[in-house]
Amino acid sequence: MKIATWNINSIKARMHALTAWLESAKPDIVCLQEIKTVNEGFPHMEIEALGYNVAVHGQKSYNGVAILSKLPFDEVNMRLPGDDTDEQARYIEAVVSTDNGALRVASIYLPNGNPVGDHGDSEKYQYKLAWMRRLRERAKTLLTYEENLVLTGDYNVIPRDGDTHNPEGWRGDAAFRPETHAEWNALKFIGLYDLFDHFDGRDEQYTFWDYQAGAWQNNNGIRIDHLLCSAQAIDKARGIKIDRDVRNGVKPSDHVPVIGEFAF
DNA sequence: ATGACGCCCCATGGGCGA
Repeated sequence: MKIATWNINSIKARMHALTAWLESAKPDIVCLQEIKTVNEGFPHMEIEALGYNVAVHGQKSYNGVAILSKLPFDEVNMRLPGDDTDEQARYIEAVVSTDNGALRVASIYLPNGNPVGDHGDSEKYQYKLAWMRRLRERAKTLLTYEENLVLTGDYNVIPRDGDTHNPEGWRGDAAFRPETHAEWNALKFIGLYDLFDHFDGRDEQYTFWDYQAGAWQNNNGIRIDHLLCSAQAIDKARGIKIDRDVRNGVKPSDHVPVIGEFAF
């Protein structure tokens, strides 16, 4: 089974690229981020016509996440627990049944967090850190279920120097600050396995290139789209692929798909 | 130091992204 994550930067602007990619890559489950539409604006019919069930947590103009699945959903949960005042659509979770038991997948659009403010005390950066703590609490709960669990999406976290073309240029950024790395490590320490580290781990394997200043042509990228797995899921994992060529397409997203292969 | 690019919207420029 192929489980993919892709920040598509608007579902409406990216339908041509999405449908072409679904037909060529043939993923079984796709976690989308930044769909940038309310649920009513999501192209349900076109996606369902390609053989996918659709679960959407939309929002007007910004954010928005969705899960596409060839298998029917047994359960869908939206919103990350821990802050009832949080209106941003950044989390959706779904359960499907496989021959190897329940599989739970979450599509995550972790807050960017910039600008961080003079001492990392901006509202946006504190929201990011709080959101990461909430994600860790949710993940702790989910791990007690002992299921095949894949938490994937745009984490807006650059794990290491080798995950950016220009480490010094990113040092103070919300994706690269020590507090962010501490939360990232804390999330993994509860018992989640990074699929990229498990099978690849090389430097310069980017998943995002800015639209500006020839970032793609200069390979000035960062790796911020990740798949984190429970022990049960990593045991059945078979590989990971960053679908880099998608960035060469017509009107591409600034992110490319990342695909995990599993023996579910 | 800034802007560059692309997306959104009760638009025609400002907010946001990373």
